Amino acid sequence: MDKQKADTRGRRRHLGGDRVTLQDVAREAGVAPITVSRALKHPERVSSKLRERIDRAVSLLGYVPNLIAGGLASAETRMIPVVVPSLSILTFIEVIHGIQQTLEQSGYQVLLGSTDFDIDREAALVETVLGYSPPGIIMTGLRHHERTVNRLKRLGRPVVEIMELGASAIDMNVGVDNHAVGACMARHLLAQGYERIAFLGAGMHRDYRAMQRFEGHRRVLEGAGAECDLLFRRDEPSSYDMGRRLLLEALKARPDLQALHFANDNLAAGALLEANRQGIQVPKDIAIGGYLGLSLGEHLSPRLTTVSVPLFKMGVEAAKLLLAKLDGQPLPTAQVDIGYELMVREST
Amino acid sequence: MDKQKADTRGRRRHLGGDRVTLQDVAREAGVAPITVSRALKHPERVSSKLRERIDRAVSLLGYVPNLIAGGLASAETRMIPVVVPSLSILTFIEVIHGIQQTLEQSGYQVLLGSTDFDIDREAALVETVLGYSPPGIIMTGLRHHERTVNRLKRLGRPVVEIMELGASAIDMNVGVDNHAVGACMARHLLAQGYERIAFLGAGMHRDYRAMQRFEGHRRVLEGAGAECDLLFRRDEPSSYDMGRRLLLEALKARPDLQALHFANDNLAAGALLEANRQGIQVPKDIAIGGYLGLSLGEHLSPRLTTVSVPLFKMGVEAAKLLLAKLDGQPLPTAQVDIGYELMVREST
DNA sequence: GGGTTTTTTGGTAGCGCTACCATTTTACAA
DNA sequence: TTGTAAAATGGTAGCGCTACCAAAAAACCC
Repeated sequence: MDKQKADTRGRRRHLGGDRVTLQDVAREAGVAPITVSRALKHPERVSSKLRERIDRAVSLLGYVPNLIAGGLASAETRMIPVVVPSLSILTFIEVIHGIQQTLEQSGYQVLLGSTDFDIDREAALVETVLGYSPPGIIMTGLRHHERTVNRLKRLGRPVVEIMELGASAIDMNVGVDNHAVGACMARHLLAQGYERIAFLGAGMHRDYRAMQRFEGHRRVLEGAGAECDLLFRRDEPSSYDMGRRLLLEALKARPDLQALHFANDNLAAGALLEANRQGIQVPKDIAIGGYLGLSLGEHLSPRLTTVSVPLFKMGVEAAKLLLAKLDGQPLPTAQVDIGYELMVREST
Repeated sequence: MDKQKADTRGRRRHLGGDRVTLQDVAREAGVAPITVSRALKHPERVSSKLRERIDRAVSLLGYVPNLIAGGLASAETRMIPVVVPSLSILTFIEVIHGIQQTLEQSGYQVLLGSTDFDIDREAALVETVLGYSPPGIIMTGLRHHERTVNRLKRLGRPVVEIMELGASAIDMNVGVDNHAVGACMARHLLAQGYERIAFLGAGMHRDYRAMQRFEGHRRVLEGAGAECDLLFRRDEPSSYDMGRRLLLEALKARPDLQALHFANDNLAAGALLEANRQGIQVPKDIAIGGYLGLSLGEHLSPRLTTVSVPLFKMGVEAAKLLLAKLDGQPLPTAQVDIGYELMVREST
């Protein structure tokens, strides 16, 4: 009776009930557990004879490492938290895709977290995911709760901040100069001869990066002596429908507008489609410019002029930077400007 | 010297160097470590006096639980792996969004994995993520490697398979009847009076669910005595551009076609936009139907007829089912048909 | 050959937490 | 009061793995 108890205690209550452990493999191969551990993590440090014997035992028993146990012992797992504001915005999805693909190739997993643009939720989320002892972390943006910044600075592990560029990065930084992007489109619109230009956005008090683009836009217009209109919805997120409504509102409020600079391609596409529907000629009646470089833009009529940002690549670069640092490689730079490209098409 | 060694051993090499542990909190609060653990995980099992004292110690020291250690001890973490074929397909993104939002509300994290539609990679991925002792797992589809199926069946933890519906589910199942969806659109097209109808898809040998929709489509057409064309690209993924090319090819190969049933809205939208561009009248010259219910469809001219599937809701339901089972709640059903809705708009 | 270095293997001792059971304290009925 | 049940707290013993050092074996040198 007592024996039975002792048997069921510990083991058996655990995953799968009869999970094979490193211990079992060691017994099967006739070596010490630590040698099995080494054979799996640093095969080059084990003689080929033993390595073979161990490999055979592993596949014979169907051993699968318990990464949690390994993570506790080594104080490091192979999960990289990726903290983004939202999963409903295509922008972040693209970046996550790039990150995920790159990390998975190197045997890391993405632990996904979203903050809904809330700095307090971000703080809580970071605390939580750091509880998993990740070897590094990828964050969105440069503005965080002070507590979060301190926590990450003291972490002593690679931190990559993506999407925007700035001097205040915690560790590494991959992004785009939003200010320059906004200025770029504004300059283009001016160069095309448009004078009465409005900037249209949505949810901009949450996504301050759109506001940065507006700032870039504003400076250019003011520098050129043009007046600068801003029309945006505070709380509602960007969508095709929002673009549609913003177009209609803008035209109603200021029928003399010549060009609309949208905060992103979703809005711009929605506006363009509505213009098609209403028989509004683009760019003759009104020009439309966007930001992102969504593939949809190329398929609209007229094709959408936009400032394209390589979001996927941004994710890849962020992940690569992280991996390089984990590898102990000397980093050429801790900051990568992923760049942007003005795609002049037909809508302006 | 020896003392110093003993000090730096163990501790200090770990995360943050001077991480506060449950031990420290216990000392500060003057209770046993186990009591602190209880106060945090099951507050109701601790007297309010101690609970308060412990809470104070926690925030005084800034204690953050090491979830890896907890996970090892309890053989269960709070990460739910979500395994999808691809992150570049909007369909899965929507579902992931629903899952993530629901799980995060209950304090679970999403561990993201993608298989690129490869059953072997899926198998390897599942092994890996199970190494993190997750309390459950969400998988895409019902077709897996035999090894994977066995592994998940023996897991003894909730498994939810999403996207499609079937009798062979490992545990729980939330999805849509692809066969019925395909049949639904086919019936609609026939009812509208179209007789020469083609089904157009891309990457269908990978995403066999599109093939299931085609099967549903085919049965209906054959039942009605209509002939059934299928045009698809094996390897390339769906995109607006692919839709465009499929439209052009179809019209070239069979100029007498009256209606095109696309495997998804991305293709359908690409085709519709190209039709706009070419001056092809939809639905007069050719009718176009899609599948998914992307919001873009509503903004096209003509508005896209589609079979809409509540993808976000599918994610939410899958997560809820999982959470309910983890909660030990008796489940009304292990299978949820999330349903679909034919949105008859202008393109047919 | 002995001595040195280098490589390979193993023993020990945790990582920080929670399951399990035992013990103590409190609540409550008789 | 006394006894019993219920609630609250603590001690012990791991979870399965890896870091650290020590020991053993192999390779190398003169």
